Amino acid sequence: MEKYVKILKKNDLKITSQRLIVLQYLDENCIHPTADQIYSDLKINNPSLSKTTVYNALVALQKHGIIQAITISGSELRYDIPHGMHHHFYCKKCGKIVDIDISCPNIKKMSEFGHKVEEIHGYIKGICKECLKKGS
Amino acid sequence: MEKYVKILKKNDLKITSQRLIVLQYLDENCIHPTADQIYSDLKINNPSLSKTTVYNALVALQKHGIIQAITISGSELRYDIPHGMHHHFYCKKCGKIVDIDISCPNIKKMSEFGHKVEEIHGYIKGICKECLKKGS
DNA sequence: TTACTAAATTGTAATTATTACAATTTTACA
DNA sequence: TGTAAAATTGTAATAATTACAATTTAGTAA
Repeated sequence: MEKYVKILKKNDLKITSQRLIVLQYLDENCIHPTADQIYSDLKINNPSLSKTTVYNALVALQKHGIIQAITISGSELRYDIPHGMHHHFYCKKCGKIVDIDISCPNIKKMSEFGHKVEEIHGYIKGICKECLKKGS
Repeated sequence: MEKYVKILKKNDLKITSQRLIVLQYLDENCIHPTADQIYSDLKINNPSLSKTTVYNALVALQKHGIIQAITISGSELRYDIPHGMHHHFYCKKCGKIVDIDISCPNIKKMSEFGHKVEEIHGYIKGICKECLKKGS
């Protein structure tokens, strides 16, 4: 837990137990969860937790680049801790998101268009290996 | 307009005036509009148009790959007609989406992960040239 | 052209993720 | 330990999208 305290401190964020457990949850569960999933899972051991707090914590962590929001599904935001450039695959059938470890060779080119680049997302959509196996 | 009739026919979609105007709108307005923008703009000259119809038309066109939904903003879907692989830049300040003409050299690699790849999206977020000029 | 069937359109109501807000509690610091 | 600013909480509001039932229309075959 000290690990997460350090991260918050480094980013001048106030240390609260709620931010710590949200951060820990994302660090230990690389399932690219929704805000609601995070809330439901944490609520079990933290009955006083509010869903708004989860949203607030996610916004605060995002502002400082500690976590990132993934917009791949189109209907809900999914969150993860970005460790190194990678892409995301979204299964249209089961909704799962999996990391695709490819880095983008275009990154340097992006700034040549005159816009200030802050985030780069590589999204791939289709049917995942496991759903393919199960058949339709 | 005959152009759009052909597209619908080729895809075994029933020809309706509503689908035609939605398709024409997207073809002539490369602004990556929301469903609501499309609806509002078309409503002016087509007072009987319903918003649900716009949604239905978009779903039908999307199913056949005639148009694509862009999930870059995270809060709403934006639509465009994909002509050739390109990426999208989203301005966090003004909400504008602009095409970035880069093709992704990773495309071949994507299928090596065992998933069935149906769509690839390259999203870049930041502040656009014009908003940078205006300053904060 | 006419009649028929399946599909599309329409308007309204429901759903769902997210945000706004005011009251209360807590953190960080003097 | 006291205090001010910030965070948490619960509820209410918002906004995009979907569900649904009634009506209309497109496509086809007689």
